[in-house]
Amino acid sequence: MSTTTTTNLPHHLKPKDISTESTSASKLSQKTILNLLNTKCNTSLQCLKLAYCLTLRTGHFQDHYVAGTLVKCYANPHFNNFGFALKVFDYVLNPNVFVWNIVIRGCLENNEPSKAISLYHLMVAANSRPNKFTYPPLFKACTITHAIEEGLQIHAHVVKHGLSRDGHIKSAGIQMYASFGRVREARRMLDGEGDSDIICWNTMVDGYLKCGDVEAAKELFECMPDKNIGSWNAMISGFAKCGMIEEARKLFNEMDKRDEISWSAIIDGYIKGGYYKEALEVFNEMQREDIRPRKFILSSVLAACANVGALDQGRWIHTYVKRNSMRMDAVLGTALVDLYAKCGRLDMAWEVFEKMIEKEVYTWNAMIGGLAMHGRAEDAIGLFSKMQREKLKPNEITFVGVLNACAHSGMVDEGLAILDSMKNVYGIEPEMEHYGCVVDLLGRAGLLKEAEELISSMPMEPNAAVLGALMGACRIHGHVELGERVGKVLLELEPKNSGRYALLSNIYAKAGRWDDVEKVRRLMKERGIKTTAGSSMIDVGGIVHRFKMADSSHPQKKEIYLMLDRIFERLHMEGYSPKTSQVLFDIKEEEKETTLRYHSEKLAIAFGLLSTEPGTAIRIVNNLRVCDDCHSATKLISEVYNREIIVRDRVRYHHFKNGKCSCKDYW
DNA sequence: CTAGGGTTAG
Repeated sequence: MSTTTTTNLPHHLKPKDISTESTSASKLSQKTILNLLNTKCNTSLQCLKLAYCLTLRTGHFQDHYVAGTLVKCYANPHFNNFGFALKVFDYVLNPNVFVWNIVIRGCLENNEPSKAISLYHLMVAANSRPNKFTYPPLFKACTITHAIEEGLQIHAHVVKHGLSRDGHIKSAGIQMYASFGRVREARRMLDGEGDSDIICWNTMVDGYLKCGDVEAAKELFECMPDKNIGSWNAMISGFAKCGMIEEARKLFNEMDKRDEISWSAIIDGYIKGGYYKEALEVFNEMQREDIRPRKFILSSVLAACANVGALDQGRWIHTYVKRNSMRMDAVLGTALVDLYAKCGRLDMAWEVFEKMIEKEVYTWNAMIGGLAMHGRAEDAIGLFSKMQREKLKPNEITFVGVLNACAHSGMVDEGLAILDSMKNVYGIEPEMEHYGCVVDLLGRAGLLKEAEELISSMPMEPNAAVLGALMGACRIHGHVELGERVGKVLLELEPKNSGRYALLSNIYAKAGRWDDVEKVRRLMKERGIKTTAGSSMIDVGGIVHRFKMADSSHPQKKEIYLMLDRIFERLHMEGYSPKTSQVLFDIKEEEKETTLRYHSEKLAIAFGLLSTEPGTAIRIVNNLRVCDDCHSATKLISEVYNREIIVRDRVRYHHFKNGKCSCKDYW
């Protein structure tokens, strides 16, 4: 190793920076400096700077081992100083393979995959011979940047250097090929010379599943000479991603030992597939097995809770977070705000929101969206202004929330002004979704003509959602002709969406055009479209109960139906009359009334009245929009039984209290 | 020579 000489110095140092050799620093050994770099310098940038100076003063910078370690420390993503790491690397004269490897890996860890590839080219040009440490990060870089040509070339280099036996390289290569959709090349690597171990097999299993080749994955999984927990987990998450949740569950059940990844794979699979109730059941099972959930699982479970209205479960998680003093970061906090807002507890949502320190735009969006769902337009707009006072830039989603708020309370002028300001003030081009909100706003307010005009002034062709909003307005205001016109377009645009058929036949039914109702029904049958069954969920004591129309699967069905009859006796005394125009088919009036009586929402309310203490609020989550009849019946129930009833439908909330609803019958 | 969290979740 060379001692300090001025000729060997990094070129940015002037000779006068270098003190004479008499300092004690020069006596520091290589070992001491390395020790310093590998301990304190990993956490303290100040120490690192000091160490850097020391290496320069003592001449140890010329030692590749020291220089490489120095680059590695500066490349620590936690310091956010990768630019300087590259600078330090530049000062290294004739870097050896060790230093090259470190800097290439550093690029990857600092989200600069293309830089990794270009540095590799420099390395090759500099005639530094790569070793087995060089390639895994390069394959990864190609995977991230989807650089197929580069990937193939790098693979060729691996072969040329005789490194294709290495397991680390193999698994990175397999992963790369699979990400390109080239499972055959991936498999060739797996079966090639050298040791393929469990991790390589697991990577291949994962690759097959990511490419949708379930059969190949199954076969490999079956015939692998050895398996570890990762093999099972790869199959489970892969099945879940392919939408094969039952298969995933089957494997999950067969496992004898499960880790956190197994649990979160299956829970997430359920959530992604929309099986929120099942996700929560598995989460509870996980608790019983004493697995300590960490933040990621908790955030996704909170999303499931929010979707089914499992307030108690969500609250439990909130307590768990506090009790374990987990950091309330933006993701977790936003999930809680969303949970409370979606469960009808704006007060709690607000409390969490206020206390949060790390708010991000999407946190504000969740709160604004929550207020919008509850029809609290003024508050939503107020928060929108506050957000700007705090110098936060609203994004597209923010405007969806604000415009929705306007739509839900009929604030036409405000909504139009906001749409206008998007482009003129915030420089955000309104997208289809924003126009959809405003079409909805105008349509609900009965301004059908204006809504149509807005659609034709849009810079893009209206999609099904926009037309759906217009058609919804036609239903509310009884515009049969326009509704029919839009409906026909919509049925061709989205022939598989049962909701569109329901809406059209609803428009006809309202106008008494039963022949046309029948036609729509026949069309659905011909096309094999099934109506989405309405269902209502209610959370009682932490357990979510789900009811369908005229459901008879609940263990307490007898009591529930008895209760329902009693409820209607009392409602009739209060002057209730069923809104039979809600029923789509031309059947006798009495039959219509029975159909209405067993709507899932009413079953859930009856169950709620039966199984909760008098005076407590009842919370219901509907998968569809509330119907007119359920709306007026629920208003009356809230008065007669003196209960607050909070119903969430597909797009908004209804707070029923003392015979009134928070939506002021505008929905 | 020194260095790899090489697979599976979010």
